[in-house]
Amino acid sequence: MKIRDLPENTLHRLVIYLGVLESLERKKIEAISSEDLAKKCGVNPAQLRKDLSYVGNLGTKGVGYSVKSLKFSLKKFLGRTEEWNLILGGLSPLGEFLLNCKEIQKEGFYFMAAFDTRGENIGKVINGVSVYNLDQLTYVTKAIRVDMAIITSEDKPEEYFEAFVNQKIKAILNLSAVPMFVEDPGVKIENFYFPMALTKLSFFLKNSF
Amino acid sequence: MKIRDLPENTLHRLVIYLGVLESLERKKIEAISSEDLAKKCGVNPAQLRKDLSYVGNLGTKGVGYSVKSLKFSLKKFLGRTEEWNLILGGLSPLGEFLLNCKEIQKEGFYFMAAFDTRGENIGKVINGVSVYNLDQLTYVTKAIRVDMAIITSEDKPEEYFEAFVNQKIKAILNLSAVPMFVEDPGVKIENFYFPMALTKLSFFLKNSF
DNA sequence: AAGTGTGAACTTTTTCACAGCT
DNA sequence: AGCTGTGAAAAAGTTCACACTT
Repeated sequence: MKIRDLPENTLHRLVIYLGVLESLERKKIEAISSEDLAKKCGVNPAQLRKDLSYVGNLGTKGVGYSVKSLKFSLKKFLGRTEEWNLILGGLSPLGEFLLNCKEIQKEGFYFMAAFDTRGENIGKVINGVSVYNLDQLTYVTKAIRVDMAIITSEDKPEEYFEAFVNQKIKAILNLSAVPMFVEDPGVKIENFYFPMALTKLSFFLKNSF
Repeated sequence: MKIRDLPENTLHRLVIYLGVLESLERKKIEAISSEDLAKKCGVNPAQLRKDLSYVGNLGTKGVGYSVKSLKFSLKKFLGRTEEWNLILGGLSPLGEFLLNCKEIQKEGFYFMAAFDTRGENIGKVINGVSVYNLDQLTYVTKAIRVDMAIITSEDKPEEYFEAFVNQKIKAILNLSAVPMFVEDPGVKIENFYFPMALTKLSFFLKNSF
């Protein structure tokens, strides 16, 4: 099984399984069947087993899955036993929130630098992270390894996006109002914007009963 | 064409098209072809045209689409010409950020109340929104119309989830670490958690070249 | 001539159902 | 006996290609 052709939806579900397993672990649940786990994850049990089969033979026939070891296998598979260096683009309120966010750090994602283009923000230090001018990006990426970037700019998100892509950053979480994409399959973009998530809900409500 | 069987992926893409169209409008671009818009949205042009065909006949053959009128048609279709009442569950830093978030309000989503279970938070007013004890939920939902709930609790998100579902809230955006689902197709849940979005990126990086 | 809207072909994903292990 | 892992079948989603409109 080639890892590269993991379907996007399967990746999405694997991440969900991991989140649910971590919650089960906190509740001291030690073992679970595909049927029970699938129910908690809102999927069909066969779907869950097929998804897990991309990762390996993780269960015991006739028995089920160990919560702890399944969680670990998923974490490893998803690259979450490693630590990752982040940079932030745009010192908006959301950007400040993320720099102060304990959960992100606790999960092994570390902000190494933040960037802005407004003079009054340059030089600030937020939760130990320095804010640089965006035109210093090249300088900073030479000095430290940067794995991922998060765009939180409200006024000119495209400017940060372009700078990050040019700087050969291969993974970008874009939290601005403007969804962005690249042709290059060697670069991965995730787009998320709160009003867009709410829009899916508004469509649902508008068409309920 | 029955609106109810709009595929989930199509809904997701329609929301993206809307975001990109709004950005084009700000740039004063008045017209666009499916080919150009599709490129900006990271999809195949036929895909884009088929997605839009769920909404209606929105283009002009031989010409293309008017940005302004396509944007309006999408907004209407997605329920975004209406206003929606929100409540918040869990006064975490993320919850406070959202209560203060101008973009959400500007897009027609209004927080009517926030809930928490910790005494020291009850009675606070954040950006004009009062914080109530979760056990007052029934009382509040009797007094005002509640369309959607956003869960931002860090310690016991399930408690808020259960309360909201019991209170017959039909649309929930769950921003906690624990993904949640319901069997009932009359209830729509969106799950999003920052470390999970970053996990998709870490998987990608781990498996690059 | 140019570009939409869409049936038909194709591809991918999901679900079924059962062989096979514990 | 019970539950996983997985080919095969079914369903869903995507892309092609062209008729049709401006």
